[in-house]
Amino acid sequence: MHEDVLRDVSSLFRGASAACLDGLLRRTIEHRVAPGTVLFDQAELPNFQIVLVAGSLQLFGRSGTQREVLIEVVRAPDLVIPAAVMSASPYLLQARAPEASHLLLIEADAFREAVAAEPGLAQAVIATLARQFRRMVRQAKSLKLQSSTQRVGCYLLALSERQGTPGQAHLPYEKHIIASELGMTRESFSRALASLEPAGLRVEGQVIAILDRDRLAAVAQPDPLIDPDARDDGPDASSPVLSAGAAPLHRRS
Amino acid sequence: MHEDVLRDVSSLFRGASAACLDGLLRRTIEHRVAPGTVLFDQAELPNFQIVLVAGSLQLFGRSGTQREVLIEVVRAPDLVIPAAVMSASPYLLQARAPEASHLLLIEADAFREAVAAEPGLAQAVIATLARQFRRMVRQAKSLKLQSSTQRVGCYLLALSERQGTPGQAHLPYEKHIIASELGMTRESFSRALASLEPAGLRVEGQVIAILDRDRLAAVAQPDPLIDPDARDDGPDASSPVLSAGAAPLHRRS
DNA sequence: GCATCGCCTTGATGCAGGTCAATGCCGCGC
DNA sequence: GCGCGGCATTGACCTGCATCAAGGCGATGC
Repeated sequence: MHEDVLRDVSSLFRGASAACLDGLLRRTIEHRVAPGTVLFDQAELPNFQIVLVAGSLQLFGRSGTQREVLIEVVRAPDLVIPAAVMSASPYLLQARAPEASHLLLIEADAFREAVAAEPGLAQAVIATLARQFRRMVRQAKSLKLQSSTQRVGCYLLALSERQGTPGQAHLPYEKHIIASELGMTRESFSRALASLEPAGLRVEGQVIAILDRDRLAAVAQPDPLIDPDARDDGPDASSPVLSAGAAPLHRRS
Repeated sequence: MHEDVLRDVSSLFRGASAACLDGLLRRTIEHRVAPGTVLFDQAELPNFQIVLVAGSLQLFGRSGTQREVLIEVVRAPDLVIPAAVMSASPYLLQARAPEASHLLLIEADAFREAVAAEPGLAQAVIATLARQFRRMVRQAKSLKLQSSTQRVGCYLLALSERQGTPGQAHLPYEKHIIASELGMTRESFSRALASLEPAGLRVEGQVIAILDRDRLAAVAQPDPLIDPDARDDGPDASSPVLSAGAAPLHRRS
């Protein structure tokens, strides 16, 4: 696996020395999972630091045997909840792969030791934790400050931007999952979409056409301090913490 | 300030070397603030890593000029949003001191450099970031999975536990602030309290008497993976990440 | 004492969004 | 073709919570 996988995750580990990474890789299991695979459940203690190399993971929160809501989505390349691994605390979420994904499993103890031993790796973990924390803060603000319809509108705006298609947004999952991510029911999500049609929206299955971006923005009132920002969203955003004294591991040829 | 202040925050920095800390302290401003002081506003870039030595800070999220909601409370000793400082990104929240508080202001650049240079300090930052991240995850789960009344009940249960008074909970702030922290209006909070009286609750101003803890728990359905856990809540919780190869900085003379 | 101001509570009302149920659509297997 | 199962939509209904408005209570000042 070595060369190509390392390149894929180099943005995560660019602060770590090659020697350290080699040592870590020896205690690493490469893993490919099919759609629907559950990586771990709520309340379990982390056995591995999972590194998402390709694909994505959905993180669900569950209440009793009742409902189950999407709290967060992890997109490659990223670390999967380093907060649980580093604090050796039970997972608060369940992780499921919505698509075929490619993972590295690093023994939790080995990972913690490597982070303690290798300052560059610690920097990378800090950057990841900080980014993920800020995403959660944005979500909390969104849930407390925006209406359902606003959240839907902002979600679509952000989605189309992330997908590089200003005129449309392709919903990445079933609508009921997106609804739970946005803190509402599928029915409310459906109605919110319908209510946004006057604002220049057309629903065509999983594809939402955005006919008038400005009008949608006027209704949804996106806020740069709430709704996703490129800076916080991708691990490849240029982040000062990574450049501080860290030599790049790989050139992206 | 040196000796006593360092003792107060030793749990945060116990991984850092004395030499490093001394260097950092030279670029540190000690600061005492009166109730109501705003430490920083949303959208500002962090100039300092603020260390909360004594007291507490409320972190508010604001939407336009409209509403303002409490997202998080930081209690001493703790770092104030290291996620913003480490990623050198704009604050997503405003910080206000509800009580007289005691702070250290460490220049942001100096702090980032110290974290990069000092593995023990990096470990401490990781532990703090991980704890704060998990708190936000709990909050998101709470907002999406629990009803208003449940959140109020669980809040009171956790509060009384944290205060060491199983029979009562003393509300730390004005009720409208707690309401916004729980994601509801003051009126709804008031009514939620009233609706819990049949479950053995008595409201006496800022003090809420819990006459029947079991009955309250039956109604509020607290979940250990949602509602505050001692482990994630205090920075003094024994956390593996801190003990990994870290020499204690100060003897507690 | 009284007036005032914050904060809280209570009530009346309305709406957003949840719940329940029926229907539609689509893909899949037979 | 048909039936079936999963998902989405739509409608009817209801409820939880927000909103608006009034009043109470306590602290403070004069």
